[in-house]
Amino acid sequence: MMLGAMARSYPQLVRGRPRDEEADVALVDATLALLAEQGYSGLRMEAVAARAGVAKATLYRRWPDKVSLTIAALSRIPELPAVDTGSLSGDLAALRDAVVRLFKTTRLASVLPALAAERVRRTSASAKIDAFIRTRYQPWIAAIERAIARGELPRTSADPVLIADLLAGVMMQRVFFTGGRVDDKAWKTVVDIVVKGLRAAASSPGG
Amino acid sequence: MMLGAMARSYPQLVRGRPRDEEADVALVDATLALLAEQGYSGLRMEAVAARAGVAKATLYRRWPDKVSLTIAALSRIPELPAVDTGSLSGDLAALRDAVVRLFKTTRLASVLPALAAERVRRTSASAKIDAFIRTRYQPWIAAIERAIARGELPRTSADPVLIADLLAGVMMQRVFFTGGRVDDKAWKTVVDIVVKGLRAAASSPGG
Amino acid sequence: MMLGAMARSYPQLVRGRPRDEEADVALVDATLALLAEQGYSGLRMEAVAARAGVAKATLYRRWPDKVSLTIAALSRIPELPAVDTGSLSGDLAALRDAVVRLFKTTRLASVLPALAAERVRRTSASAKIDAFIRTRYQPWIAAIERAIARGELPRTSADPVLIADLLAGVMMQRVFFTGGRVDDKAWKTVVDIVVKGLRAAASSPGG
Amino acid sequence: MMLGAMARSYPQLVRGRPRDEEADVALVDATLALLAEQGYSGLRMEAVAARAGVAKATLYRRWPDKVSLTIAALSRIPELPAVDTGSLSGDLAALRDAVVRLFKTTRLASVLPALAAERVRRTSASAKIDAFIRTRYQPWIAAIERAIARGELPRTSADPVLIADLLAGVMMQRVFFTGGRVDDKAWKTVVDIVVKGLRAAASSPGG
DNA sequence: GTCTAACCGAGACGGTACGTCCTGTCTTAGT
DNA sequence: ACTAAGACAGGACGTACCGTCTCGGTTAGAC
Repeated sequence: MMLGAMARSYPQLVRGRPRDEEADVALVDATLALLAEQGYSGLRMEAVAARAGVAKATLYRRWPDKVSLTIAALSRIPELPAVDTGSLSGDLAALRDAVVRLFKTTRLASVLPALAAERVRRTSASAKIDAFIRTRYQPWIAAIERAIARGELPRTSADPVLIADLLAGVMMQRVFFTGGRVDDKAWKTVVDIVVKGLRAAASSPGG
Repeated sequence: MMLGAMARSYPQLVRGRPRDEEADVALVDATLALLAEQGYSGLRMEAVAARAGVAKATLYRRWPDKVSLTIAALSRIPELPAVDTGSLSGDLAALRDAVVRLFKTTRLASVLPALAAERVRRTSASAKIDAFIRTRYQPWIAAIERAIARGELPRTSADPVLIADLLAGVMMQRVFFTGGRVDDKAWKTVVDIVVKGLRAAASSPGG
Repeated sequence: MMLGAMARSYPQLVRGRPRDEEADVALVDATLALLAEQGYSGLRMEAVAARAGVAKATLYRRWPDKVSLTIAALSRIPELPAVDTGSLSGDLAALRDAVVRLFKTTRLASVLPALAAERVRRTSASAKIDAFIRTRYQPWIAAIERAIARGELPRTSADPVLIADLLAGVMMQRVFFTGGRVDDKAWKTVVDIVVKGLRAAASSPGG
Repeated sequence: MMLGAMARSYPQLVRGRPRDEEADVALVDATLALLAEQGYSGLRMEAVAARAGVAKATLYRRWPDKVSLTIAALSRIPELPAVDTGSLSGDLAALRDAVVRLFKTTRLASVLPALAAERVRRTSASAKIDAFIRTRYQPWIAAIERAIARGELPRTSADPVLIADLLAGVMMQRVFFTGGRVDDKAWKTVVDIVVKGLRAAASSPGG
């Protein structure tokens, strides 16, 4: 059969015993579980390997440090809903709900600021953190861009990323720093302010 | 001599050798220096004591853990300018400048998210972190309240804390997570959106 | 009392918490026990620390490597009998008995060749091994010197160390390499050959 | 061609790909080189395979442990000269020279005591070590037996093995333990003492 | 000409020990 | 009751080898 012949014509490029893919899964699962239990600063490489039933070397062969491992584990969490609900307020409500639910049902809320701290330190892992955050942040930006395309937000408006930062920022500020709640009422207020502000700014630019 | 007599008239309440107050200063200075150099996760209690030229026990006698020590060190950084520049945009520009300058000239930007991570973990230190952040965040809230008092922002407007979170949040989001710059132009845009949004929301409440 | 005053006038020269002398004893005892059980190549630093009920750092603080630790442990074994039995044959019988008994009742026989192997490698530990062997070998040389002093061996005889090497050598050769027994009869024969050989060589030098 | 025909007439008894005989040579050579460089305790199976350009499994398929491998490597060293020089002193001088030269030009001197240590531990490898030493020790015993046959040593003399142990023993003692030199003068003295001692003991038995 | 069996290099695997580092506590002598 | 100094138990770090295994691929005799 064609596929068989094709597969045979692309032989294994790396030699030697292939890596055990079950180990990957077990390690990532163990990491995620331990992150949820102990938070990032309580994550121990030895504990990860032990819980995964894997030798330490097998762990280090895959991820050289805690940051890489953590990002691999977080990547298993399903992305934020990228679905188009048809309206900006609907999209933003969905995004808020997803974030709030994740942080309410797990202790993963401590992981993101921990990674942010590492990112700021400008270590070798900074780039990986950057890339991860960029990927996961995409749904927020996409929601804004859809709103502009729909005409919900003025076309002459500010940078979509800045608008996303304004909306996501208030949530992060409350969740991570001040501890304020981001309930439905507060979120509606925020969205209202930002949408009306953008429209007003578009019709009378400048201060 | 007067001072001697005064000292003698207020005798030490606790017996034994009094604590060396120079040690406090040396420890806090060492902590701040090491935080700036290595970030929070690179801060070592041993290194702090060594750089301060102080025994480890002396350090632990004053601060029981890394969080307390870090907060004590951060408390040496002058507060954000609480001065009233006379206008909201002036106040906010001053606040932004102070934060951006601090994070540009030192590597202290990694400390706040690190503390946030500890805070979320709900350790015994959470309360201290909460209190510290609340104190340091006050100037932002005060600026909003002054603007409302001045009439720059509508009196029927949203919770001043929420407005402050919106403004500070976009900055934190960019500095800590997405890495976007918070330059003068972006800041002006943000302030413009928020102010106009608040006014519009006040005149036509609801969505 | 004089001694008390004297002690007080020589204050502790090293500062800080003094080393726990019980740990020294526990470590050396554990080492000796493990050497007897597992031999030199089976000796594990972790096992020593664990059996002594001591942290690994405490072990490494005292002895930087396995060789040093082993020598410290062997030094706890009482020296060979240095007593003067009054005759060369008596002295040599006593020395033989002591060595044979030690190697029959323990498995320490593997330790000396292991150290010899390290000695030959000319590592940093070679000097320590040299010094240990020299000390422990002294009774053999002393026995020869006493015999010369007594007139049992000719005064014009060969180097006492060479004679000792001849006698001890045949024992080591059998115990460590060829596996031959060094029983009373063989030992008497050896001593007889060496003594008579020395006397004959003294009376008619050269080949 | 003859050889081909001969090979064909003795077909392989086992099926499958035959072992690569070059690998044997490369492994043994690599082992010997590494033993000379690092000594027995510094010998690493991985290093042997790597230097031989061979997979680890190929090494383990041939020799199950370090002792077997080491013995195989040592077996490549030419045996001690078994030639009959016509006199005992000549034979012994030749034997001494061969041993001293080997240990001066290589660091193989550490290997024999290391094997001795393993032998004493009575592991599964003890028998192999015993056999190797016995084979290699044969020339010493043969030299003594030739001397007895020649009449150089008394026919009623002690066990030839014991005499050989006496002579070889003093050398091993010095080389491995006390570090004394075995130069020409010392060796002549030793041989003189032993020969004269044997003759004297034969003419007047007992102490 | 397959088929089967044992080999081959490469390198991942579970496991164990290494020697170092740091934490938070404790024990000295001395202030 | 404090101080500096530094030892202590405990525990995690990241690395190095061990001996085994699992791949794809090779090389022979047997069928």
